[in-house]
Amino acid sequence: MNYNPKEIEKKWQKYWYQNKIFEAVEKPNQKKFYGLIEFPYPSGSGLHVGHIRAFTSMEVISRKRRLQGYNVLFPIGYDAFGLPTENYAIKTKTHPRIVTDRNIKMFEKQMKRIGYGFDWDRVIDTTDENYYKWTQWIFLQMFKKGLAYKAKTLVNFCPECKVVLANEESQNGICDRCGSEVVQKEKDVWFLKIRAYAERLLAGLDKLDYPEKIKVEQQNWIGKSNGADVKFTIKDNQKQKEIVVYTTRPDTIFGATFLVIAPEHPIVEEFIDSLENIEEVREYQRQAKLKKEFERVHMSKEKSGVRLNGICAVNPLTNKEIPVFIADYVIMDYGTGAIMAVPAHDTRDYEFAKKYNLPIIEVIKGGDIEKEAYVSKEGGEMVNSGFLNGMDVPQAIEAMIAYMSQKGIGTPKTDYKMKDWAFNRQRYWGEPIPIINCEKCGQVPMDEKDLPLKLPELDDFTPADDASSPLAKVTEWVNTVCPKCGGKATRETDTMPQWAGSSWYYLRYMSPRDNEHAVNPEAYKYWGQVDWYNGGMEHVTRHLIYSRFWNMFLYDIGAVTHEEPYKKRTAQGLILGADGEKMSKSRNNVVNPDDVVDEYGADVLRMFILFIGDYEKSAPWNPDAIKGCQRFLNKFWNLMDMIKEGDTKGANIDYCIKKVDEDLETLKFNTAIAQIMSTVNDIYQRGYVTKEELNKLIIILNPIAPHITSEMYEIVNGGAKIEKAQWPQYDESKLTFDVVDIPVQINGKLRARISVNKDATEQEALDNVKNNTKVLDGKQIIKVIYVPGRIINIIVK
RNA sequence: GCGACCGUGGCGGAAUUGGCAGACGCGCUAGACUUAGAAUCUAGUAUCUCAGGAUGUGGGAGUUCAAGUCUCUUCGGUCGCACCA
Repeated sequence: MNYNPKEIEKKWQKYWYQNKIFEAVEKPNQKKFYGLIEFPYPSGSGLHVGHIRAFTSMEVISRKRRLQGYNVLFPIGYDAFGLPTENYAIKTKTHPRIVTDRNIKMFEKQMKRIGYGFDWDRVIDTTDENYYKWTQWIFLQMFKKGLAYKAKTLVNFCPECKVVLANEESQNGICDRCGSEVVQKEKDVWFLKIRAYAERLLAGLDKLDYPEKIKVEQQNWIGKSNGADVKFTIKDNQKQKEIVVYTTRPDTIFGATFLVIAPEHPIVEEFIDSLENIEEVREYQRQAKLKKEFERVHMSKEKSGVRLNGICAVNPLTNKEIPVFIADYVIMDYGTGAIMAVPAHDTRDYEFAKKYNLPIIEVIKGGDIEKEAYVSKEGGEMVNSGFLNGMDVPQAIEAMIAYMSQKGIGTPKTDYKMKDWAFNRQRYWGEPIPIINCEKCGQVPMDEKDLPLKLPELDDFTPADDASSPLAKVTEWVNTVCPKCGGKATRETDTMPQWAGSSWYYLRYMSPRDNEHAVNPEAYKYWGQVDWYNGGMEHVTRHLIYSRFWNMFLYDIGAVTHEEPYKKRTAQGLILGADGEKMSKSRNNVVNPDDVVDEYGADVLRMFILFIGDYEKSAPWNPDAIKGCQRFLNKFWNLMDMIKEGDTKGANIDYCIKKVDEDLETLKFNTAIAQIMSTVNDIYQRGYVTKEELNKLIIILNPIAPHITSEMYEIVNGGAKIEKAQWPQYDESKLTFDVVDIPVQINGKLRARISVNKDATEQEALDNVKNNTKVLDGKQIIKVIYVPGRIINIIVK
């Protein structure tokens, strides 16, 4: 008998998909498991080995759960709106619909060749009008609750893609998509009030089974800080105005020796006439505006600023007059755009004070302010601080907040780095925003009955140079009537960002064809939360937070009953090219899974991608190492020629089951596979395998290599199908052998080995050493350390 | 700069309540089979060695009967955050 992957794999794929073996049907009496992978963007270049790694983990868990008796939902779909398709459409003058459909077909074909156990009847596509109808519906609900609003702001605009980018899409001033430099532009922008959910998004993390690393990233992204708004007075010769600064260190106010405000802070204009150095101030403002955000951000950069001559501020606690500066290390976007500078206890203020020769007053004892700022928030002792003197920092913070609240000069405030979510793009290939602008009524939501608001047909998808959407050119689509007053009105011409469709797709899988609900309540009641969600680290802030936000919103309006969408999240590492670099077309190191399947078969590919290394770390693709998996599967296949009833000594199947069972649950696929290999090696040593042993091995290997094991199970068991089999149990009492080899150490050095019963007493072990080795001859025993079953260490003289 | 993680053969990587370092696989060496190659199989594969041992998990120190594992220190790498007041 020879193992022929080509034939076997085709046979079983046909069997699985034609018989809908993986169809998920709600069965109220059976325990459910909902496994989710991040649905792919159907790009023209097809499936990548990175996808294989990302998908195969949940594929293995899903197949294992099926064998463990769970009713499994393991769906697949396509996140198909987005720029690459649109850019391709512009270039080739092909409608994005056609491009998308073609790519989806290719992805489906490729994924089926791997043998994935997806439910192919639940496939969703975010660009399908029956899908985006509900994306629009959710947006409308948010609009009605006041969570979607339009505001004029400076936005990050990519002149190349002609599109407004979210902050996260333009980090370091570079467009995420095309790498060109981003410019600032004033525009009307739709926002979703994600900040209103900041606290819940933060608090919710406690209950979730996410790796600590992911929680930390989300916490950083939300960026909570506790502090206070404090009122300072700014004055010139004639007038005085109030300015609010934000600080997390109200305890240090007595040490505030100057004020720093952002160059674009509006108060500058209010005092512009009193400034003695207008020229200098204007020049600094101009420079600051020129600097890109990513330049302003670098701490290594030397501090710079300009004093506003002619005005000063008054410290509300000391009543002393202190100078005011504009400096670009204070940003308008955060807090109030103004700070009180306490050089003795803040590194940045310290640097600035040193450079401009400003007074540094110590208010907390404990550091050496001659050398550097003392920034610790723990302990310390307040000095030079009036009524705070003698307190430690936490006490002082509390006392100062109480004092300021009472005097009306300050109020406690919690701030977040996270901004509201800029929720529109000037592109064609996205969900149209279902809002109508009426001359009389303003922004009017579309009637839900009229959803979906379909994309109009178009020949030219090029965005206009003025940064407006291509949809703006379709006047017959744009011009409409107001749903409220029936008067003349126009549609929103912007579309939603790509993150929209992926923010709720896991819900749609539960009832993908329901025309009455985004998610069918009955289906939701059964499938509920996603039990396990695997995907990339690059999505743990944006996508994961956005979708948690949407789910919380849907929870608030009663559409779902769990506040959190995903119980457990894991993330795979990257697959690098054979050269250790990130796979990319330009480096010419991309591995196409189709080629691997052609040469080795799907089972070998699946097994190798899991065996390649630590699942959560990146690993280079080694084109030679894959042969090891091919050899192993051949060897495994040939076990069928070795079936014989006999003693099961020599190969510990129970231990193997336990190890594989546990390792699969913790994503240690590499060691699970190593254990199966090791056990098979033991069986080859012994020369035969019992049918019972083989069946167990076949079943535990099945999630990883389903084709070969389905075939083997059928052959070994007279035509029986493996999906009816049960995941094997292991016998706790058989995990270790009764007699074990343990090392004998003399003074901590390995000197011999003895064979003893695994729970022999110390005396028995010692006698064994005396009788069977010479290591104690002529030695005087001082101490014996004996760990039964592990080691014996004898200290001698 | 701050935080987290990591550093083990020629390579990918195993090994945690501290208890045989190098599982498993690749590669390599020798042999078998073959006209030859491929495939397969068998044996070997950390280093040094006076063959008794000695050394060895980035470097240095420490705790311990015992350290890849714990502590301190130092060097190198990956990721995240980064003038957030």
